[in-house]
Amino acid sequence: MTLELKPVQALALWQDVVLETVRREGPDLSSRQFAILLTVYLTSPPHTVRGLAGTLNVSKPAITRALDALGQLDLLKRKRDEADRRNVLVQRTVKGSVFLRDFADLVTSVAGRLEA
Amino acid sequence: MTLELKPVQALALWQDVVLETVRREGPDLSSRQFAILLTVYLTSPPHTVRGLAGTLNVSKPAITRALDALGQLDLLKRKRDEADRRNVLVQRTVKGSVFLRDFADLVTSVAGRLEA
DNA sequence: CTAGACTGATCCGGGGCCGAAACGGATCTG
DNA sequence: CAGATCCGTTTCGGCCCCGGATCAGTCTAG
Repeated sequence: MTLELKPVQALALWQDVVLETVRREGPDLSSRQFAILLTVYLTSPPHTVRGLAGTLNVSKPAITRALDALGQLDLLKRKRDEADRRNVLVQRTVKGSVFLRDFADLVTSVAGRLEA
Repeated sequence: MTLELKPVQALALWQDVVLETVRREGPDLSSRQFAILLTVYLTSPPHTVRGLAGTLNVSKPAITRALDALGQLDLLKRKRDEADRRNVLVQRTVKGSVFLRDFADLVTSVAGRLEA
């Protein structure tokens, strides 16, 4: 079974969610930052700067800066790879888990109110 | 009938869509710009700067700048209100319609591939 | 006709993000 | 060992966005 979602529903869903996140005076993540956050939490480790840069098709400095911002917000954290100390492993945090769970609840809530 | 969407599905959906839009080297709209675009296309006119500022809970200069950017991309256009020349009416464009239709197709496509 | 209210745009100082290039540290290789 | 290679970070100049204050244009009430 796959999820049935018509184009008009997709736009309405997106509008309600984006509008709500804009209205809330929260962290205000950029698309790249949000993409990194979701990738780290939804795909299996390890996550490195180079790997994320490749996955997002973006330069390495962009990833470094995004990790700075997300780390500042305590949504993500860095950890040296002790096996190969050149690498940096990007890891989850409690606050990040809560943030994404809240976001998921927002989406499901909006979807539930959507006319089919 | 309402749309059933579990939290884990919501996050997976969002990740695939955001990741795809980040990968594509497209216009790269901010959340506010995207919220404005969706609001103008999905809710009934007229749309004014002040009205959008209130809807998004954002300052007027932010709306003006976003309209500059979206107008530059030809996704939206401004038009003086001839009845009350103080107002600026924000209107749709062909390119904007195509852009949102493509985006909606992307979302529905991703949703269709989602495991239920 | 004029004083005031109201519109959207502009000015301003400040801050964030951009990618190419250069950097220092860690690791591999000959 | 020394040189090459790989990693993430930093530097650099440039661009965009931020909101409070202010502006010019428009409308309206008295």
